[in-house]
Amino acid sequence: MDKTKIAQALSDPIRYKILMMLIRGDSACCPISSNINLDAHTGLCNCEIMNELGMIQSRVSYHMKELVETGLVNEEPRGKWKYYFANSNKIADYIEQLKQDFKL
Amino acid sequence: MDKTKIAQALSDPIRYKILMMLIRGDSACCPISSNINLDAHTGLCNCEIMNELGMIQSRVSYHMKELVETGLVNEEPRGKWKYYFANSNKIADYIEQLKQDFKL
DNA sequence: TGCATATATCAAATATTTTTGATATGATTT
DNA sequence: AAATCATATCAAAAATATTTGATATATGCA
Repeated sequence: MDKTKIAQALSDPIRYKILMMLIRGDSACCPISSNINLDAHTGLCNCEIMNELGMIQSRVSYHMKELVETGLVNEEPRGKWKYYFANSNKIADYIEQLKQDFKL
Repeated sequence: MDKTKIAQALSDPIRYKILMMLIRGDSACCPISSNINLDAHTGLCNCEIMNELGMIQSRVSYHMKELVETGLVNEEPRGKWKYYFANSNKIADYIEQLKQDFKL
């Protein structure tokens, strides 16, 4: 696990907000509007994040890529959308690492 | 507590190394050579960090300032040296915050 | 006081990250 | 197949962070 890479991901306020959105697990906008089955209601797609944070598409894309690369977020394409899920295990691992490193 | 600021501090490999040095609590070089009393042997001064990491003085100064500003490190001037100590409470608080935010 | 040592600060140079707009890719619908 | 929608990628611009060398400040010592 790359500790400093994860810290870097967590250091951007926008990425932190996105992570909080994913943790909250608001129901996604897209499956509703397009009648995809209900279990799609976990995770969020790009457009949801764009709307909520008022960001343009490529900016969201950039940040999601950063998050996915650290493993803090998993992605899953569904139809023409892409869904994102917070990976709690990764964060838990990171916390454990911090505890060890800082002797806590 | 500024979560993203702390993450930012933890995101630089050099600062992370410095924190590890402070946690390890190697005895400082300066008090020994200059016969300051023994309880000075906790914490590290700039020169110790310079030597160990092979960095020039202003660079160390910059990173120490960053660390102190987040509260992850406390400083204490002693004579013409400045000693630095890892602030474990701050890190513990940050970990607690992460746990809460990520529902862990 | 004057000199040496330790650290701080500053401005310029570099490097890295983030944002943007344009365009490309890929899936869905008609 | 063509049009549409969602996302990815790219290159340039903008913003931030880091490094460096020079100089300043502050302390202790001869």
